[in-house]
Amino acid sequence: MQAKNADLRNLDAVAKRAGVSTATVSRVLNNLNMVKNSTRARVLRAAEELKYHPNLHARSLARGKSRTLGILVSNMENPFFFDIYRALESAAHARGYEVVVANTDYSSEQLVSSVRLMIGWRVAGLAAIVSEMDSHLMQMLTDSKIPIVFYDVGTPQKNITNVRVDYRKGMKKIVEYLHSLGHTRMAFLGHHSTLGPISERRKTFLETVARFSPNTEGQIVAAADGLEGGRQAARELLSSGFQPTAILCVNDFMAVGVLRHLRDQGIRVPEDVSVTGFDNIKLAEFCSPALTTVHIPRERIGQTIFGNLVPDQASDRLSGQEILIDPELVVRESTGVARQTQALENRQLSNSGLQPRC
Amino acid sequence: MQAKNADLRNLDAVAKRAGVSTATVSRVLNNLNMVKNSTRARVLRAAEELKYHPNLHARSLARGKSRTLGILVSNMENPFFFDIYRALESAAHARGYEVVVANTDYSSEQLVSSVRLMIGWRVAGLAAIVSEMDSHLMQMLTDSKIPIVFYDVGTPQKNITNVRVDYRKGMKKIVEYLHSLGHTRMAFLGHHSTLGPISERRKTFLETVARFSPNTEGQIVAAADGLEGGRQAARELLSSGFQPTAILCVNDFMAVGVLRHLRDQGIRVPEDVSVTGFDNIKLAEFCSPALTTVHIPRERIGQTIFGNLVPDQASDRLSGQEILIDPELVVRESTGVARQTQALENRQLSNSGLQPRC
DNA sequence: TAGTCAAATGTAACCGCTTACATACGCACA
DNA sequence: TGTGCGTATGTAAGCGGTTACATTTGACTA
Repeated sequence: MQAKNADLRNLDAVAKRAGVSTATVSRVLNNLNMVKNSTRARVLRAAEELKYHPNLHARSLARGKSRTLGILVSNMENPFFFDIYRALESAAHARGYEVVVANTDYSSEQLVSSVRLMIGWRVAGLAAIVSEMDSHLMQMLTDSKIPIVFYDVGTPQKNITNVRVDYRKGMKKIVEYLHSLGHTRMAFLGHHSTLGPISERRKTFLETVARFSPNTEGQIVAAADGLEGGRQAARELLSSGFQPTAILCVNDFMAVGVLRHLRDQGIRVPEDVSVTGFDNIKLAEFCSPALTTVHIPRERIGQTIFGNLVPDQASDRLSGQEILIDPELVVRESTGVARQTQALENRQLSNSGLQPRC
Repeated sequence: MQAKNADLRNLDAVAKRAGVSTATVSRVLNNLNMVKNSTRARVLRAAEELKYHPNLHARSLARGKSRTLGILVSNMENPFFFDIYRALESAAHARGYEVVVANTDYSSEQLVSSVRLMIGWRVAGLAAIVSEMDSHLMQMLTDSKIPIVFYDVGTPQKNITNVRVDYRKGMKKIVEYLHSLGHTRMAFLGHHSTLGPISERRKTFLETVARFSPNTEGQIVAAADGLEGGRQAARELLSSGFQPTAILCVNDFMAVGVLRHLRDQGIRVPEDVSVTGFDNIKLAEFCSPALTTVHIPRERIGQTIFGNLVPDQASDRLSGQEILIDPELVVRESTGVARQTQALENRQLSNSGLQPRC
């Protein structure tokens, strides 16, 4: 009478109604052979009639292992991360795995509690598409013995696979491309961060620009993340005295914010200044002007993560390895031949180091 | 030796190490009183040393109830849905509930299997932020006896709470606003759908336009969803002979696609034609020109869903009710005073029913 | 007709936790 | 010293499945 779930039937109920034992029901439900067809039909009908749904907790508990993968994402709102998540999920579903995802919102506390949750759920594997990760958490993860694949966490760890994008290569391509268009004053807008993916872009920017020195100058502008951050950083940059021929943004969102500010100021892109993004999110194609950016193959990343999370018959599994994925340059409308800095001369005449033209 | 999870400790292990019974350990871990402080400390230390993490499956199974909510979302990539999800999640966390989310990708099959999963996990409640929902599934859900709150599913159901946005009101506001700016030829771009939220906007559009008849004409254009859908629909509309003074889109994404096409064609917004969106996603503020649209309070929606999903001491819980939420008009740059149709005359001279000016 | 063996099904232990109930403990009181 | 009682802890029965192992069934052989 006071059954906790008076409303949900269990194996016993099905077994009784079909006139068999729970073992047989279980066999039917798990598609094991060794069950007579007539029995199978009877059981299936009973389950159907009782609207039976197996209790997945009980199942996991009994099996002692699950086919559920955990995914940690810093920011699901970021279409870039989302695409990886989606690819990973499809790959998982295709192989009969379920997926639970936790959005950590860049919060360290949320991340910790999400990890606790995942461990508590005894997920079969964990994909970490997160940027914040301290050593204490790392310890917790390795202790848990759960297979883990990190996306883009800089420091390679023992026994943990790391899928990374070769951002250096991407950033190098952008700078070289802009250089070939005659750009000589490039600004890099990025959030102030020591995180691998970010600082790698920044460092490579500086290195590559340095290679073209002294004809080419580089400048770093710290910026908050997102559209608003880009807008704000553009404002700062333009009033800083550095007159860029090209503005390189650490990601597409920021670039769109920059475009917005430039438009507000009546500065034309790419005629007056070129702008580039990074990541190639969908928005990059639809903003105006469409953004020149670096495409990062999210689909492949997702699949690669899955492939390295789940043991496979004859897969490319490389445990404890670092796997590098190559990005590629996508040229659209927001970049063009450099026109020195004359477009900005109206705004910045005070700077005498440059000769206005036209 | 052949323990299934030789690597993960269980209550027994902790109990042994602390020299107590599993019951006591459980009491400590669940913060029950009736435990001597010295014992508590001993248990806690043992758990810590063993790096113990409770098995949540076992816990749910034993407790017979969970504090986990399931969220079904048609498309997490849609920032609009995402915002609702996020608000719902915060509300849940704030009250000690966990959340699992399933992205159904508008696929009916995915939805079914996600629902199965949720039922299997015995979630304490289910929030359905989905557009596809057939009667068979509905049956399955009501049979499961799980408390459910739907977002925006048109048909009110017995015993199921329905949180809805009053789209009529929003759409009416837009049309009236445009009418007050002198617009006389309005086109509505929306995907062809009988779904409540969509068809409601479409119908209200027609009704409201009809109120201003015969001075004002309305036109419906079917369109695929998303940016590309908007782009394509704009193309169709412009070559259809109907020369709109204003283009009303069923959502912001579509509107941004429209803006893109108009820009490509050299048609100015709002000088030549006004464009409106719906939803007020973040992008609406940052596209150019910034989009006039209807703001829908996602945060409140998320909170409301939670409030109606979880039994509360003295809450506003209204089971089986329909709760209406009011949207509001946000005027930005993409709308302006109507200038008849002269902007399009270059493209559409063939249509003799109109007198070109200027 | 009994014997053999594979196929079909049943029995019951176990997964790791919670919790009702039983028990042990200590202490005040008569 | 025995009694009673509140507090702290232990015992063991579930929760709803899975699965090793035991048992039954039945077709086929000798």
